[in-house]
Amino acid sequence: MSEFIPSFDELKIEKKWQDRWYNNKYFVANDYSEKEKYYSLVEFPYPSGSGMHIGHIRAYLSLDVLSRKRRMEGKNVLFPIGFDAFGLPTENYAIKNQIHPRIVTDNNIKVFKEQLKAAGLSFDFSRVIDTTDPEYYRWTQWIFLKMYEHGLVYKDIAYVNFCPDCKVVLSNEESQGGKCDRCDSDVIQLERDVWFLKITEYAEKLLEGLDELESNSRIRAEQEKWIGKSSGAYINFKISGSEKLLKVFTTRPDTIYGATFMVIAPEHPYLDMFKDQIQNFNEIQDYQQKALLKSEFERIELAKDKTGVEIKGLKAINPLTNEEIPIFISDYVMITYGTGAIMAVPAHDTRDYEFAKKYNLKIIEVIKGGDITKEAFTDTETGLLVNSPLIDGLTVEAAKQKIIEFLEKNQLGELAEQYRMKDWAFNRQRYWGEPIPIIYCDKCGVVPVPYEDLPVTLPMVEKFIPTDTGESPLANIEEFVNCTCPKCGGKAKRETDTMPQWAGSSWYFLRYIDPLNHEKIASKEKLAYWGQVDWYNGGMEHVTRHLIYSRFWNHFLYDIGEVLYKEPYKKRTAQGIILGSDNEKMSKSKGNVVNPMEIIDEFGADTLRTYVLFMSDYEMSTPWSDLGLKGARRFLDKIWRLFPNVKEAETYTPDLERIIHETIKGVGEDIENMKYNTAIAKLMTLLNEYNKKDAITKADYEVLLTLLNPIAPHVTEELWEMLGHETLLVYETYPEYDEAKLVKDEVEIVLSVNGKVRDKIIVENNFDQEKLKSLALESEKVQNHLEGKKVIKIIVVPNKLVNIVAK
RNA sequence: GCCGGUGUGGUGAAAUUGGUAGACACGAUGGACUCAAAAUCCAUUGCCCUUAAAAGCGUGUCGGUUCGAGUCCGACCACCGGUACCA
Repeated sequence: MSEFIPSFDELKIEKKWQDRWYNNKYFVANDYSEKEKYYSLVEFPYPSGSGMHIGHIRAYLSLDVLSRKRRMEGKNVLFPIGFDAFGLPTENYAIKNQIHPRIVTDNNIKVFKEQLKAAGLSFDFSRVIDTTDPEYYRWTQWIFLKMYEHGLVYKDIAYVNFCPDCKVVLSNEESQGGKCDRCDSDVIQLERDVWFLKITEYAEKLLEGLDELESNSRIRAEQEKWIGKSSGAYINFKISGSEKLLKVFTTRPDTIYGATFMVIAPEHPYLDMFKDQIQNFNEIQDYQQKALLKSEFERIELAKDKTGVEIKGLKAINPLTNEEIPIFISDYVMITYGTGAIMAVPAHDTRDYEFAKKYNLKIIEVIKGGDITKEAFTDTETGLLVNSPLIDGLTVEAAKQKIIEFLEKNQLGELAEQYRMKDWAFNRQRYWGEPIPIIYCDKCGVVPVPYEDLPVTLPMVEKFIPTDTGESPLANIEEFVNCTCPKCGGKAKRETDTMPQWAGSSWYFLRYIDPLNHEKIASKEKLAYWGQVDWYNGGMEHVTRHLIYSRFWNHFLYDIGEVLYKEPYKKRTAQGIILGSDNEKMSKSKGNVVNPMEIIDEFGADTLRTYVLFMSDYEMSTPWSDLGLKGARRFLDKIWRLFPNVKEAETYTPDLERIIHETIKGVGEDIENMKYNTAIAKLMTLLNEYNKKDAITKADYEVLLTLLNPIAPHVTEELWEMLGHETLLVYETYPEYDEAKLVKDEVEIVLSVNGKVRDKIIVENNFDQEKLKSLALESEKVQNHLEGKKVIKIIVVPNKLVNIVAK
């Protein structure tokens, strides 16, 4: 980076104002203030050892600017911060370096707090929470027990995603694509004892609640997809020579006349149930074995090549055609979705089509419109039903309804809904997490820890190394494991698994409202005062996991009367990623990582803030540029150097006044719409206007400083003081614009011929339209382009343009 | 495959309801200041032709609607993100 001569001493200035803000608690929110409340929330960081990342800066800046603007607008702003400090990296670091995770975490939090302050972020540091603090996780455990009490927690033996490297059970969301979220190794399926939270019970509420959450289409679409609702029907197929019914779920009951075979998942219980009837049971078992060995990843990778085995000796009966049809097992049907069995309609489903082609099965067209000799016809909009006596000639939509009616009347099936979302696997075999507050007693069985015994604290011990058995390290700690049963007083053992990382972050936004409460999550009075989070900003990567989990917990707490709103957040936004200057994602291995603290040391926090906000649209990903950063500094330098030009002399001009009011309006609107880049551009334009003059008034300069203050708070505060103010800019009144001052006396009118600009003229505002037409025709440049042509019509857009249509 | 987004100068990017494409910034070039450099200030800067003026061409591609399209419609291409035998 090339050297430059600073026009102001950023380190001195920034330190001075940070000390003043934080020591005098300028950003502390007041409970029950007379002022109107505003709650802005950013996702709290995981305090990693490497400190703050440039991404944190971008994520927090948006609502820092907004919160600072809100304070100037007279709002009582709650803009809190905390630390989501449980998690594997800390545990791994602690194991590697033989330091207790408590010490590691405390150190990291200390560093983070200093860095957040060095960036001038206006957080309320009096409400800092730490998810690893027993006073915090007591309530995480409390919510877990409440869920247990309300039947939303259950233990089951289940196939779970297991990471063999981390030795940890993962949720579906943590193992997307068959890879471990953390270490990227292939996830395998293991049978394990698992604690589940019944999030599926809230599927519909979480889906409906999306209507109340203001967000962009992407944020909404990802949540909808993740919940994954689909409507259709359960249909019961008879099994030949048996009383048993084979139940399937389908979204296309209209295609039932085309169901020419059935497919069940390799794990389907009927295989065992009917093993005496199945003639090729050995072959089936072989297939089951192979399917089990395949990782989820392989199952997807090999998706193109469908495999399966016909179950000989077992036939199903199509309830509408009464024909006997074969049953196959295949791993393209999942035991975890629907009923683990499908009716296959090869003519109208691509997967069934592939399977039918491979095994030479009957394909019956029941919807006209495609060419089923070539491919499955899956369109539901255009085709009409054929070969389906009951519903011939109907549209797909009408046929669905009629078939479901028929099925229900004849007790062959029913309307049904399915969700892709599964219950939340909630235990991890780790030390550094919230202990699950459950006790196992030989006499009484599973006993929840009584509420008054919370928190169940993590023992401070030397050894916190994973066991070879894949059990939690807590299992080795006898003084933790052994306890007395709260029911019978006999000997008992504690659950040694801990909660997943997502637990603590599922309700933290509530704790900020009342962080020191010993009786409750938060008092009703304070919850009532602060209400919902008005604006929540965070990473796109948390839109499917954290956002849904936290909405789920909040819905639950609402249902049991602990909180006052169903939906925790009114509005959710997400920032774009800052890429390395090579346009690649920042990573240590690529050597393109930008360290925000180095930037602050060299250029100052104001420069970093201004650049990060100016670099591009806030929601887009953008490459970092050192040169762009210098440009931001140059802008602040120019503002600093403008100071000597501030004179008491009158320099008022109506034109400048209009530009000032335009800027006030534009900057304000831009900030509300997260268009920080154009807000700063408008401030630059205003600065350039000021620079054209030999002198500017104090009042005009103050407008610029006030508008810029939320973005570059330190240097503007310093200049404000230099102007002779004794109070801080932080709580100065935000400027307002005067609508009347926006009106121009004169406007530029574009004259075009056939849509092409040929000339420009200046006329007074609201100039007569007819006169404008004749003025346009008089223009020499316009006439040049009208030569040999006939004017057909003239279009006038008031105060904007005249377009002459000529042939 | 499906869902969402993006595609505009040398670069990052702007552009209300369709109404002057390229605001603002970076870089570059020329000049001023300086012994010189940095910093600063001034000027130019979409492409093409040109001494200049004036034309012409320009928002991923092809078509359409319109007096007028970066913006609306249709078909496609490329890239990014998400998701994936979900029946």
